[in-house]
Amino acid sequence: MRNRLRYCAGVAVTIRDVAQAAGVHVSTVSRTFTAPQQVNEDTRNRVIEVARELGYRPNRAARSLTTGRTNNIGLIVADLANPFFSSIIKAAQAHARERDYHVFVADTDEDPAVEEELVQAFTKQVDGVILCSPRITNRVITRLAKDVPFVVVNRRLRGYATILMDVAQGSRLAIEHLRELGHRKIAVASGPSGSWTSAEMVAAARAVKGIEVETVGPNTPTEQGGIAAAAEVARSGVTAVLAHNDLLAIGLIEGLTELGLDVPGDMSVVGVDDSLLGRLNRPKLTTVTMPTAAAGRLAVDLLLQSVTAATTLETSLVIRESTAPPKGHP
Amino acid sequence: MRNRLRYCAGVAVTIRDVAQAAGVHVSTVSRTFTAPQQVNEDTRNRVIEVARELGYRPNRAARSLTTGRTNNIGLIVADLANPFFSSIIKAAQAHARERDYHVFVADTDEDPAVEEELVQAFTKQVDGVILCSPRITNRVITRLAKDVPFVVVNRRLRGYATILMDVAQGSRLAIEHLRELGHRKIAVASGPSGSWTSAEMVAAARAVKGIEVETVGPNTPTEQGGIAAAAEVARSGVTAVLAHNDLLAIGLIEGLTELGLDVPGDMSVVGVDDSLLGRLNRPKLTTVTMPTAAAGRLAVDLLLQSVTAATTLETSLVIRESTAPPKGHP
DNA sequence: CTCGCTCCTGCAATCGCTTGCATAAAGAAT
DNA sequence: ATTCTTTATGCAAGCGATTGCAGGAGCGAG
Repeated sequence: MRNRLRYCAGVAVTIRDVAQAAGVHVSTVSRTFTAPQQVNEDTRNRVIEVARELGYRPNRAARSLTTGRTNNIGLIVADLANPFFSSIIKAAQAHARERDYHVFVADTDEDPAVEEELVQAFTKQVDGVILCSPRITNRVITRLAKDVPFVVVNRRLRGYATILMDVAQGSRLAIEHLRELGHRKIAVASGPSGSWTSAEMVAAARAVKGIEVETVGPNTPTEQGGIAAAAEVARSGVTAVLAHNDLLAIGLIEGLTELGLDVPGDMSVVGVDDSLLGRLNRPKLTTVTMPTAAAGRLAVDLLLQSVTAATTLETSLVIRESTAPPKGHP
Repeated sequence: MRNRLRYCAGVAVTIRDVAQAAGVHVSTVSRTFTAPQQVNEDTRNRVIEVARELGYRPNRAARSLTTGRTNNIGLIVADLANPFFSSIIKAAQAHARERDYHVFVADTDEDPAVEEELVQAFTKQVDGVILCSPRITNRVITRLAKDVPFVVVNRRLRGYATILMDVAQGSRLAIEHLRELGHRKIAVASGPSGSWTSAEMVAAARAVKGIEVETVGPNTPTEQGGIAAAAEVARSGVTAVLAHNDLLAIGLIEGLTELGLDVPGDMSVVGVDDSLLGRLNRPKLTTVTMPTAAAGRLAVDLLLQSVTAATTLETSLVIRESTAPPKGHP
């Protein structure tokens, strides 16, 4: 074992250095890593050993220049701090890493203009983009899709790879649950305008017989948004409200409480996401679960296999403490 | 061949296409974007116009190959879903984007081995790495720092760019607050082993006169970790506990409640982070604020200017509902 | 009219790696 | 012994951009 150990600080170890040290041509080193079966076992082992000693790491920029692939995936969400998105991100990231891909995450701050800009910035830097609950229009997505492959989560878009969470199903369960409790008039507090999820929720709620549905919104899907919407919900004469997500639901509860209303005594509240927040909140939130981890993993798979498929994932209802029979109900 | 490797319907527009269409040499196009003052105004305008029409976007891989810079920053955190980290990430990302840098976020799942591996994976793909509340040892960081510039958040490391949050100061305020309420024996529920923040907290607590300090831990800094630690805290005969972060504090409250203890009646709980979670929790969490957004921005600045500086950011105490005088106290 | 200077622009090498093709060596088949 | 395979390696052409250097145009001064 010769002492060839030298982690030269700052000086990059290139494929050439390895080739020289191992006494082979650069192409052999290259193939050792990209097509190992083409290289003689002894040679391969020697190259690997030398590379390890020298601390060689392939330069991905150079690699992508020739292969045209970057081994990076872009992931765009409206708000990194929203547990709904962070759960998708975590799953996507772990899944991508197993496939030797990295994930660029970007946060649009709920701004469609920023969203479009970010997609453009990602083009050529990533092999594909996962767009979660987009705020931009389908028209814009279609245009952008010319430049980079897409997977869209929670937006219906014909002819593209999409992953939908069957929020209609979960919403239906939620509304039926409320109906069984005795509620007859409820509100749907929707999310940002253009949200497919919100539209689905409203449609699903309207489809349930024996229930009158008001809509309140659009709202910013944050705690603040919920607080702001509380007054309108209180005013609307409903006894229960289905919120676009857990954050909004929690804000609603906060706002309603400040208005002197008790949840669930005076008003039942149902969220969507099943996030940690909902579990921690008091009262614990009744909520529609969203298969975020599955969606994250699936999005990566669809992107890497470049399959154009429309997948729908199941949702369900978790009944906790924020729903109860309306006042004066037996 | 070249076109087979492209996914996009549209053919990639290169600097060469722009040069040809504008009737100039590629180098002129290049300079138009990287050194505009060197190019005649008319030529420059024409090139810019043609580039816009053709939809030209410089290939970052090619650019980094020659410049040696990637315009990417790596950001490593233990848990993306932890609001403490997501706040840092959001700030860093927004700040970096203004400087035409992108941020690669990676989640180590609290695993030091993954952390080290991720740093190595980032090397050569990014111009620098921001390491938040590392779980790896200083020795490992020092070794890795040979390969890529670092900024470390919440870890003291001589000779490197570090950003510390003065959690000792905040902890002191918290303990003094508890002492004034009448508590005499408290616990510090620490975070993961190797956490600088936890060490600071314990030291600061011990330094406060008139208070006896127990330590409980190490704990996983999550809600689950808090639930798990509740029994030991209850057993230890203290009347108050300072938790490593809000998540842990919330878990503790949950666990203590299940054990039949009232917070803050039987046990006061103080968190660290001032996250949304703490504000939403009932009782609302008394907590030490952490300057996460400032840290995120500063980390980017330090990295891009490659300054080796040790900065300490202030913290403070927010008193809410999870702390009260101990039982039987006047 | 020539020299020297400043501005622009073109030329060509280069970054680190991949990959089609050529070539060499070693058996296997004839 | 000759030819044909098979396997392993070397050679060299790029990928798309940047950048030091060289040279032409234009212009004022000598």
